[in-house]
Amino acid sequence: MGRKPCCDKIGLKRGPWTIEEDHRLMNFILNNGIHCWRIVPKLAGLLRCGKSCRLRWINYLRPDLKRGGFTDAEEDRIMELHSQLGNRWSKIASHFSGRTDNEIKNHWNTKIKKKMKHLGLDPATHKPMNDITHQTDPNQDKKPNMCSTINEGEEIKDQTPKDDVITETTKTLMLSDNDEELVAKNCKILCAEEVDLESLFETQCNEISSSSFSSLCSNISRSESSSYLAEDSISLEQWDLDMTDPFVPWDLFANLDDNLFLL
DNA sequence: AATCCTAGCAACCGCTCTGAC
DNA sequence: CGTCAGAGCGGTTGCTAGGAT
Repeated sequence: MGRKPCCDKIGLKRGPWTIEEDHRLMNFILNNGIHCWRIVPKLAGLLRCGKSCRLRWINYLRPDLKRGGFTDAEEDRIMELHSQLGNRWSKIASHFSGRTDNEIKNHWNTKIKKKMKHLGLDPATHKPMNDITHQTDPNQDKKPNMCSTINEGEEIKDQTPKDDVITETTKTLMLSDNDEELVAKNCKILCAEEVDLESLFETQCNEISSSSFSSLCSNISRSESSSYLAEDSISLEQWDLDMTDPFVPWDLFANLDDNLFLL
């Protein structure tokens, strides 16, 4: 018989998330928490599979995420951890607050690998490129610390300047201590221009009222909003989450008619 | 100005592993 | 022990911005 698929792909949406979808998912999770990803999209009114919702939340919507470029120190730490842990990105990510495994993996593949090659190191083994005797399976878990593989005093030529390391794009919005604790310290906001999100969603999300959350979003970063660039016609500044929505205990969901989940 | 190319990144796929039941 | 669901992973795709031509 086999396992049921995590989602019925028929009728489910794929591709980039819209502002409204993000809004719905974030609003639902902040109000109700996470219990079972499979029914989250149904209860939140999303035409997405649970796995997609989980990924979106973990990689993009979590209030504690730290956005922006990696600092030199972070890159060095990633290299150090990778030399010890290999491609176990979640383990590596656990050493960073506000960084996701996907984010680190992408950064590794696009930036750090090149950086290491410039430094004359094999990204897979963390050993000097010309040391072919050490070129082993990149997926091997146990890798010696790169520091031990470089001869003491050895000078690595062709060190590229680190001007390609983006630091100024880190535009994490730091909220004041007076702001709503539930939403976030260190909350990332996605947009730049002012907009009345309440009116944006009022036809579809009448249950969502203006909220204290929106007051948190006065200063906005645009740099991380690439997902929404196609929707520039809808300039957005506020995530209008309703933190006053009554908490819905998950126990209640268990008692709901199964037909609800077939919506 | 238009087109092409490339880098970066969000998102997805398919799979394994793990723990709960 | 089998099933299920979530977590995690490696690999890949597709879109976009920006630089090169």
